[in-house]
Amino acid sequence: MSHLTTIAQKVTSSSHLRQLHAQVILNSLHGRGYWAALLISHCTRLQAPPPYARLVFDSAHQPNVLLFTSMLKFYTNLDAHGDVINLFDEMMKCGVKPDAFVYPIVVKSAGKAGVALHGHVMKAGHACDRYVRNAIMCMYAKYGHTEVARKLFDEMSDRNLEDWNSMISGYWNCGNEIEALRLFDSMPEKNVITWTAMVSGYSKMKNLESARLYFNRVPEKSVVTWNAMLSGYAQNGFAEEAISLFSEMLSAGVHPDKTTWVAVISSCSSRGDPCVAESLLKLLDEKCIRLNVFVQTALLDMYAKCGNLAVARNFFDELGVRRNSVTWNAMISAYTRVGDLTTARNLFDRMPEKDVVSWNSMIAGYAQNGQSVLAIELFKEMAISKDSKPDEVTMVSALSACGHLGALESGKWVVNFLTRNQITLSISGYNSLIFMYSKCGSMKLARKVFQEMKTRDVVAYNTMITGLAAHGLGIEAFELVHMMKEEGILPDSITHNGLLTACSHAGLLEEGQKVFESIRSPDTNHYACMVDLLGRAGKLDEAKRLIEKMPMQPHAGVYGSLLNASRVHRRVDLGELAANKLFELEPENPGSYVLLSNLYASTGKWKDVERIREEMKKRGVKKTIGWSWVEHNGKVHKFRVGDRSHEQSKGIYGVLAELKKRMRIAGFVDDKSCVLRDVEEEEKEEMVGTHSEKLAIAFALLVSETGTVIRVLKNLRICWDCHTAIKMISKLEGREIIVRDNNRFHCFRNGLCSCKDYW
DNA sequence: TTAGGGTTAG
Repeated sequence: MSHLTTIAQKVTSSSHLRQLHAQVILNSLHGRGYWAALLISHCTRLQAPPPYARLVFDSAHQPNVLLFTSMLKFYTNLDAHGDVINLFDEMMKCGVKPDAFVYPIVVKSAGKAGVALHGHVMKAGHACDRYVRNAIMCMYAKYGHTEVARKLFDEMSDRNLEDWNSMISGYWNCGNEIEALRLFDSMPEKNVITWTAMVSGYSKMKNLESARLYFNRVPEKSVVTWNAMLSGYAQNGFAEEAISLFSEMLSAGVHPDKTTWVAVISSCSSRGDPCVAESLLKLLDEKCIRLNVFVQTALLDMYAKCGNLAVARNFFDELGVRRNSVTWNAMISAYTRVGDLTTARNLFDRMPEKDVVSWNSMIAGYAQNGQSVLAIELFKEMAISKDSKPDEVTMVSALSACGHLGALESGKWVVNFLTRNQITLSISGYNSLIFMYSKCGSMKLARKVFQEMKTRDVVAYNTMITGLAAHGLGIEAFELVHMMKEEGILPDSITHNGLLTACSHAGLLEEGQKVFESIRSPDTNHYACMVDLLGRAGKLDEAKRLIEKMPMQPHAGVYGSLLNASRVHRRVDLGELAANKLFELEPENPGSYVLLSNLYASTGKWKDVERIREEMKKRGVKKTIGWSWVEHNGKVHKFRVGDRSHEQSKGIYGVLAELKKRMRIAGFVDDKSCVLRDVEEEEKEEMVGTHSEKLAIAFALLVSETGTVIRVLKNLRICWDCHTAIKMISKLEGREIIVRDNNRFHCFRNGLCSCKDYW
């Protein structure tokens, strides 16, 4: 008994429960099951902690059907469906026969597995009970067996309003609008529940207009009707409509309940403004209303999205054992949103039951924070795991990661996976396919996907146009803009950005200027593109004048373009001007120092190169050691400065030495040139050079066969010497080489490069 | 004890 007392003290907090506890002790002494059952229903009402209710349950020496039923209800009330099923098993083992009260509870909790219970119910002779019958029918309807449900429905001789309503919801569940509507129209009588089912049905189909029409027609709306409409707006991204409907609801004198709060809070999250929710919270606090897990999770999410991670974490910690998978997922996403992948992963690994959203949140977290390799690795782990099956959302992240890496073979693996598993794609799924292919240098496949799409949105066009631009296919990009206008889709700022990039990459100066003039109010990115275009065309003074005319403060990208152009055209004066602005805007960014230093190097100003080096040291700016990636046979190989960890290291350095030799013979490299020099250990932290990409290129040359296309991936700002080296190889060995330099593709063939303007 | 509304990922 002292053991019992200790646990009870731990789990009880209210005085009600302490009173209950006294009764438990009393009654357990006598083993009276009836009293225990009554106490458990008190626990249900008071939302007592599960261990406490279980304690009461265990205190009865001879559990009967009544006791089991009350305990089952307790678990149902907490949505603890696993516990319901376990208790049912326990019940069977004890030899206690379930009755017509037990089956509806268990069937509901069993989910899909409830199908197995149907036979059980028949055998027990409860199939005709109206509650059991309805539960079985709901179960079939809910899990996609609408035909079976309908058969049961038709066989009923005394079907009642509840059965009609269940059948309608069943049709909405599988998106069968026609049958739902037919049933609705043929009903002998309707109640508010029938109407509400129609409102939520249309909301589920994302048809908010029809939902609203039905909502307006509901004769006597209940709070649930209002909630159905509110949630419809909230879940489909109509936050403003939700908030305004909420005020209508208050004016109509309807009392909001917890579901209402949830819809309102989640609308606040998407608006990024906790204001409305906070005033609600104050109200709830004054009335001492206890929040449930839904409200608390919605609040957690809201604070995370409005930038208050500490408050969000507080909600998470306070929820304790009441956390469900949604709570965990919301917290994981909160961390990935701010880039704290370690904490996110920690939670992900710790969470008791991961669902598809948990995996998707973590994979998307990696993909969106530049950890593409980890994203793909986790996706592959998910593909073989048993607890969740990847869906379209998973695919979007995985494809995006492959695209960012430029890993075509991995991308094709993902595509293969999605066809094998028959995952259907929506427009955004197709868009990510286009993104992946175009980022991986295969415009042919990107085009194919684009042409296969039945409906295209502005994102599809923009992805395609940006891809074409990166490949220097300017004319085709213009053709697409023409096509989208014909389809009635208006170009937006991203479209214009893509077009300007296309002009810049294809050297279409006049066309670019026309595009720029056609933009009603150009943004900073448009200016950056234009500076780039002018700069590449050698019109550096014009570029400078354009910057001076800008109506807004130029961002780093604008000066970056100018600096880059100055380096290409060896204009030290403008390069210094741009670099000085960049040192102000981004003092920590080593890139500007490196670019300026390269400019000095290219004009033979070695003293200035040295000066910049000293300056970096003085200001504590360190060149971040970058990684370069090359994909070969579906595996991504990583390289960094001075790297000798790769298994083919010997061969790689052999290729490098060979390149150096050939270039020297051809007169491309003198002893001062640092570019193809092997990197010494102590030089790793130094600024000059792009050594990791050289290793990557050497590896690619090593593994590719003569005549094949090789791809060197990710974040390459290939330097002049590398460029020359690849040109040379493409001529000497007759290879076609495609290199992705940041977001641009360079195709080397027979000693020439596709983007002549650049060099 | 049955039917309608709830939080998370792109």
